Amino acid sequence: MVTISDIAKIAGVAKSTVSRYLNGGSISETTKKKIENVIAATGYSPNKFAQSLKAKRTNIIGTIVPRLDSFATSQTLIGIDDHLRELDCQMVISNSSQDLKREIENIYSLAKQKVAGIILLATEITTEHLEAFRTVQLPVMLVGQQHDQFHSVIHNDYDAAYELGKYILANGHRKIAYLGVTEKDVAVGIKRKEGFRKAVEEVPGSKVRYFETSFKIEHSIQKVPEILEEFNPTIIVCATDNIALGALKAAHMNRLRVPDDLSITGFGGYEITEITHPSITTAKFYYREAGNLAARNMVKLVNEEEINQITFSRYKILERESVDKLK
Amino acid sequence: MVTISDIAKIAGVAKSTVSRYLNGGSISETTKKKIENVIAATGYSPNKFAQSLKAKRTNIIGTIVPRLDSFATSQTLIGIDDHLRELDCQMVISNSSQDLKREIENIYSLAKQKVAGIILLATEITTEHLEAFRTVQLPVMLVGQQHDQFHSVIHNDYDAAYELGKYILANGHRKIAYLGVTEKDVAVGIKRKEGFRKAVEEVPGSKVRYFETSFKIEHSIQKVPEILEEFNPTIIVCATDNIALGALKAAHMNRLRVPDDLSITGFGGYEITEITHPSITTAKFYYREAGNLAARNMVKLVNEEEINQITFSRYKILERESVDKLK
DNA sequence: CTGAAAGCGCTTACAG
DNA sequence: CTGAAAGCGCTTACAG
Repeated sequence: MVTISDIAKIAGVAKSTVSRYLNGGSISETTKKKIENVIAATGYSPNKFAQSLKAKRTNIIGTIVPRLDSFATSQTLIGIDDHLRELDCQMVISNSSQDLKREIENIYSLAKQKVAGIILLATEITTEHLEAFRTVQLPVMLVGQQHDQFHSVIHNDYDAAYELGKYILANGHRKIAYLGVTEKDVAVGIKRKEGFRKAVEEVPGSKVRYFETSFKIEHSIQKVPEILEEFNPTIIVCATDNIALGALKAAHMNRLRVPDDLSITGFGGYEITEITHPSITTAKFYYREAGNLAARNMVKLVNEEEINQITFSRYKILERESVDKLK
Repeated sequence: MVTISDIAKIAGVAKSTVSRYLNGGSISETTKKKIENVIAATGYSPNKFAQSLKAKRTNIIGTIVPRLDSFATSQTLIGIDDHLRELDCQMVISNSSQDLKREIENIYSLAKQKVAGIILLATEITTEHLEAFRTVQLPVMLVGQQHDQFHSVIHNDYDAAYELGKYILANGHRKIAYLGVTEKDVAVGIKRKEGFRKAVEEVPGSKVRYFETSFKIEHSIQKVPEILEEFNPTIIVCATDNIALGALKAAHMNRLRVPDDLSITGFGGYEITEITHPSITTAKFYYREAGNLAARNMVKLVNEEEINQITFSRYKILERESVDKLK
């Protein structure tokens, strides 16, 4: 392995001069050329460990994800990774497997690895999170959830839900089931529901009932038949695409035609929702873009530049086949 | 930050003694206790950079993936990560975005990061791969593809395809389209086709035609109508679940009932194939287990233990709803 | 079993 | 603009 000493020796300069060259210090044109040539010839690249040990900083950004096997996670990671790669930063992924305790551990563990900052694909911010972030003293960027004490990139859940609500109302639906999730998840459990609620409140005479399930497809498959029996709506507005996928499956299993007998909508814009039969009308979020924004903001944070506390990522209502036009 | 010197001072011993304690050298019971207490009290954890700089080794395993947004990748990563975490090894993920050039770069870039070994979720092994691995001189573990020069964990593509072939034949299908992929991908493009071919060769009087598409769902959606027109089979055996998903979509778009008018099978066992209507009969691979095995073997390789060159991961034929029983 | 010393490959004041 | 020196936090022979 060729080291900075080798380069210095071959180029006939001091190590410190080579280091200055590497880190953009002031250098005469001639020595610059000499060093450049030697580095090119030897294929030298600095030892990251020595750099980090001495300089006490790294260009590693830690990303904590609640789970690895989700469309949203994958896309967001791609967005983060692509941007970081351009800046020669490295991304380290830490998976919590939907375990909040493990998520907290991951914060401390990334701090031990001396990452420059932490991007958290957030679900729920507990007091343990607050404490962990306070003690590690690292720049933090939330994705998907907002919080007073942190910077974040969020999907515009409220507006998306409002617009989706207006869309189904405009299509004549008046007996509506909303199938949501726990309010512990503010973005998915509260914001989407509230945006939707606003839309229905603007249209008198609509009958709406709110139900709750988990994020798991199988739970949605179980829950939907109960809703049908209890309430028999013309449409089920699902808080995520996975829940909508479960609803679609349940409809098929009950020999209901979608959308003729039952309409269904989702949130997310997962690739698969276009492939199902029928394709699912949904509020698409641009996860990859959100990841990009998060990476961009994180780097600014690390460099102590100013950024807005909240950055909104785009959304778009995808009008597809799963909503019946009642008028 | 508390360092090894601090621990040594507080415990009243030399740094080297603390280091020996940390690395399992011989230590008297009394000094061991002293050091233990001080470490517990201070919450000391060794600086990884200093360790790696000095010891010239790390416990980081690099994993190169062809893409982040695939069921197979996610599951395999989870399997690798879970096992590595138990051993206090760290996983670094390097995404190639289905770009072979970037995959090669990732090999060199992981080597620069001084990873202890590289796990490659392989698609195609080119001469550039061979060269890269030769120059970085690191233990290598392939997942999903086999190669003379490397250790690997592979899915039993051949046997799975053979068994799936026998299954559809047993159900009476005799006019069969096989929709495969490029032979550059040995596991998916060749092994699956050959296993299937063996099954049909054992049953005289079956008419089989072989077609080719890409890994992309949309290409499959385009391709399937052509196959239907040209050949009109009773079943399309697809080389991956994504291709099968496209075939299912194409069937729906052409108002064909599955499986009554057309049967479809896949490979992979992606979660979504159970949710579609009808659910898809497929050869399930245990990606997570494969990842586990790969991690286990990788660690052995790093520790210079003996391992088999090829480790087979399990498979299972999932008999579901997409294959018509013709007899 | 234990300690003093050297050194891994860098960066960073400091002096010139 | 350039160089000599100190030191980051560890590990590893070596000597006792």
